[in-house]
Amino acid sequence: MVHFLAAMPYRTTQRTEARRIRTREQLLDAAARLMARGGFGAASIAAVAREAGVATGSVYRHFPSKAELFAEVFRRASQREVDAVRAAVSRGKPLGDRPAIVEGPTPFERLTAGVETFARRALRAPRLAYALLAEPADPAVEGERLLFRRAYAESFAAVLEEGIADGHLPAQDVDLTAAALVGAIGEALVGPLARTDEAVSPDHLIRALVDLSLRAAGARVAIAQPTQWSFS
Amino acid sequence: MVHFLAAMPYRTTQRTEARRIRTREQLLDAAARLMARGGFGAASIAAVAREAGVATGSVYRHFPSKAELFAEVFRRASQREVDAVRAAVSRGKPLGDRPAIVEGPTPFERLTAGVETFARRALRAPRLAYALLAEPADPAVEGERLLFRRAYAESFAAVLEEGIADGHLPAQDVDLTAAALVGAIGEALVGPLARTDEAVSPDHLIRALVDLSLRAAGARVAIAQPTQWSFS
DNA sequence: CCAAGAAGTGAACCATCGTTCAAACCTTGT
DNA sequence: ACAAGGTTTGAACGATGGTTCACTTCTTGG
Repeated sequence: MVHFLAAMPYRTTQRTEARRIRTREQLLDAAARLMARGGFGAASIAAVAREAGVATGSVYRHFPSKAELFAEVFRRASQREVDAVRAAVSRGKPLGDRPAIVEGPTPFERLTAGVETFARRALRAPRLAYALLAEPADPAVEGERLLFRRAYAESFAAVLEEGIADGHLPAQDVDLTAAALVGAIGEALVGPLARTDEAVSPDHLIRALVDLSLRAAGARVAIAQPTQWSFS
Repeated sequence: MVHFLAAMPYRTTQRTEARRIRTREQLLDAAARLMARGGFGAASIAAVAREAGVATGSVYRHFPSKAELFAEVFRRASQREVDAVRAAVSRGKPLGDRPAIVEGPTPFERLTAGVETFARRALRAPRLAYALLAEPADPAVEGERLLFRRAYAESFAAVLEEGIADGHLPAQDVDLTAAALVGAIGEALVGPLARTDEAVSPDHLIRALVDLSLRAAGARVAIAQPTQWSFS
């Protein structure tokens, strides 16, 4: 009835859809690779297209704009980081020979694990960490960055609240402390004041950051294994 | 002997030099005004020239490039902030009824005054604080920013060292703590996680930041006036 | 093989801005 | 008044880089 001229010769099929997705993934991979290597500065549309082996115009078959493309790249990369920190925070880092399985990790252990994971991963991939935490970018990307930093802060805030509730930590503005921790760690690792070039061992940095974070949270006891502080 | 054709009719005089300097100052002022209002984004050469009441080309009679112009703008603006914090740190904020004049301020008082001054000034001029601390800018400006943040960090580091020497603070990596404090305060005030829009009073923020900083430094006693913490 | 529609191509387009420049205008000492 | 500079002007230039588009190539069902 409807088919006056019986002709409907093309329809997107599974095979074409698969190919479409594959190209899209290649673009995202190429962009992520460029970002992890040289940051957003080195990641022009032309460069992404070249890296992915397509023409510049083709990028726009898969993403409406550069901003959207990199927002998704950012989202994926940051998700991995957030997941790692979240997992570490809920797992905790056993600090003594206490059977952690029985009672679950203490707030100290959880905060320690979170900070340590945050820092260790950032130090392992500094250029990526800089891109995620600090490098100037498009507003759309900045929006993703806000979510990213917020996710970190929320992980920390949850631990802080627990610690306050059970008396391990003093009352405080947990959101502020959480934000401050993210800022402090970010600054120390990838900010303008980061000491990366010098002969500062990653282990020392991480240890010092964990200690600092525990102090900032108000932990009264230094739990890190053999960090003998001379308190006052 | 030297004057074949006696003619040397123009020489820059004091009057012209004064006018020159005046225009230069007007340009710096105009640029600073734009920066404090809308950040670097709103501060194109054309806008600066318009604000100063000259033609765009004239800017280049006084500054070799936009980068140099804004590097100087940044330097001047940041110098005021650094001076204020330095003064506060060396003065200290009297925290009890102890006669501070006699023995000089304690490390706690000095750190408190520094953090409080940093924070109060930033909250008073948020757009400027953002431009100075965080807004993406030209590499030349970033260079100035590094010095700016370093100056803050050095003020903090000096206090920390003193506190460690006289036993008020635990041994620690003072440069790291100092950098972390700058990062933490910056993040809390103007970073992505800053809570400016909400109904968070500046006084609360500042108080919480001071408390946090003292804790991060390892101060065991909360000295801020009536902040009754329930320690564990 | 064919028509219809999607995907790919890359050169051209365009918008933004910092920067330059030739012409007009000022300032100065004779 | 005049010549020798300096200063001002604002339109034009140039570089960068995201985005578009006319055209070609591919895929699909008949």
